[in-house]
Amino acid sequence: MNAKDWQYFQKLSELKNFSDTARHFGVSQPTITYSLKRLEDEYGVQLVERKSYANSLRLTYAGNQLLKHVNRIIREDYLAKSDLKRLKDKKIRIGLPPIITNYLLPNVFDQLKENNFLDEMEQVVDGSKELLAELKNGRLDISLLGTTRLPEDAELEYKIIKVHHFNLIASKKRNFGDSIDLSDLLKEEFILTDNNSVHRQVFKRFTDKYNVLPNVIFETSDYNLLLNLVKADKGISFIAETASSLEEGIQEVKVNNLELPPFYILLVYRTNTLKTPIFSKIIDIFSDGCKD
Amino acid sequence: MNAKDWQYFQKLSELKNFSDTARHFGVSQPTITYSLKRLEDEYGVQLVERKSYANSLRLTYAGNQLLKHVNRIIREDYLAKSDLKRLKDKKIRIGLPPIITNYLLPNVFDQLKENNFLDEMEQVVDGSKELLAELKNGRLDISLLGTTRLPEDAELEYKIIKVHHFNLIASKKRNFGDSIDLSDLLKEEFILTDNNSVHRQVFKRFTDKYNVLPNVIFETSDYNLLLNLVKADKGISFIAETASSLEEGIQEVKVNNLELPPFYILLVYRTNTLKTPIFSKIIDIFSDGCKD
DNA sequence: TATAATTGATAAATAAAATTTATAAGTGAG
DNA sequence: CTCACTTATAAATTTTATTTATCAATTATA
Repeated sequence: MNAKDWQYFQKLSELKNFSDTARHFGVSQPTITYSLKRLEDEYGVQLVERKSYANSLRLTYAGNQLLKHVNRIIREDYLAKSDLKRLKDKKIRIGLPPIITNYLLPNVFDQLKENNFLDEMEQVVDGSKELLAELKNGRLDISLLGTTRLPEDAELEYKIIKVHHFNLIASKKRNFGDSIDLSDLLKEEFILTDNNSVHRQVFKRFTDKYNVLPNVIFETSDYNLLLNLVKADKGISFIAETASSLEEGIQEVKVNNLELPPFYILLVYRTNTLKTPIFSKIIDIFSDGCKD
Repeated sequence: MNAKDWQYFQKLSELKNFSDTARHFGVSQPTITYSLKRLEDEYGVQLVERKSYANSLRLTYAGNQLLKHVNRIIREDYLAKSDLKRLKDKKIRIGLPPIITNYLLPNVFDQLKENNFLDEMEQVVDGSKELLAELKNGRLDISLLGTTRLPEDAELEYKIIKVHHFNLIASKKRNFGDSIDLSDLLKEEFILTDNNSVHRQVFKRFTDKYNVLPNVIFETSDYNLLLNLVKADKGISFIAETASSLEEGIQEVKVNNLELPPFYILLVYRTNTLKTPIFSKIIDIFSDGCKD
């Protein structure tokens, strides 16, 4: 049996039409008919209901069951191809969320350079959520990630690089004393990251939990702009210490009785990804270089 | 490319010998050589290192990476075949751990009979651990399961049928008063299930937690024997209420300040298993029939 | 309602791919 | 050095996949 038969079957299930499927692959229509027949022989069961000659083709239960497995098989083969392609090119595609990267990269830069890894790493800069999706789809080999929840996914492994905390931050120009109450905090004007970021989601969970409604006057996806606005005392903000710890002109605002989740900085990769020496070395460099 | 090439490659990786691999599949030796060449073409990368002509064949990094994906592909195809086979035979292979089955089956027997499901269910009686392994390997469609921890596995889904508790049990002939202290309990002689059972594992965790060493005088895998021995006051035991609640002549022994985990009775099945009407109906029968 | 257009199935022919046979050439043990 | 064993290759053969041509069933539409 040919591996193509699975591809044909998957497309046929989608298009529900033999001729269109044939056209899609640039083959003749009987090819699809015979291919399906091969599959039905191979699995010993009818996969498609031919009620009427034209129109409205339907998968049998067995066909639907097979489709689920076929989807996985095709996905796995696709992952194999993209993994091998990058292995061949000696490229490691690494996902880099901006805030975390700015924080970590100075610590590991020399090490990466010494090992000649700088050319071998193909960088993809995006948000943590997007990077995680790219990683699962096989378009990344490994990714840095900032998250409050450790991945629970049998397909993924991770290494905790650092555990940070979320902070409320304000300009150094301000004076809040040792700490303030939540009610005082709510009198302030907030400048926040936009809705997609982890920071914002944690902020939302925290406002929900304490049932408060802060005054958000500005949102941005550019966290440097955010920090500069806070420095200039245009408002206060909420962000992981990852972003703010290296900055001058910013202070942490301590709020009484405020509980926030930890912010994990991880390296994430697929379980199935082969740990070549280069791959392992990169993981080592990040985890060693970022120890306290 | 032929699906067989993956099989050949998997076996070649295992046997590390072209001729033996050929013999294993009953084909000629060049078949394996050409098959490998096809794979190397398909994926555009060398998979096997031919250091010397005879002996000691080694996979390249790319070969190792491919092998991981190939293992999944072959497993998935195997799952497809066994799923479809049972769909065709209209058989649902269901795993039944004895204790749970004895407890539940009377409640659902009539319903199963009315729907003519009794013949369609192929029963596999074994311990919860073994059944879970069989389920993952595709040799079962669905299984009843007794466990203290809910499965965390993306490949599996489950439905909680009932939540039971673990009890210390003794013969009705004995009189313990309202409740007793742990120290008094330890003076007793224990008759327990053998090491493989959930009950025994929970018992072990509980003795570890409270750092005590009970006097176990007899072990058995036959829980009816165990209950009969307890009835006859040959010793006391530890088991989920599932086993003992229907029995006469047995009492629960309440121990002060003793915390035990819940005992979940689940129906577990693979995420990829198609939920045919029969399949869904069986799940419904079990969950409806076992409501309090 | 007749007719044209479209659909999927089938047979036979053809093309493509997998496999075998036969053989060569490299390697290691004795 | 020779023998036994390995993998690679070329050519022949077998098997499998695909195409072409065509038919019968079904829809669309005029």
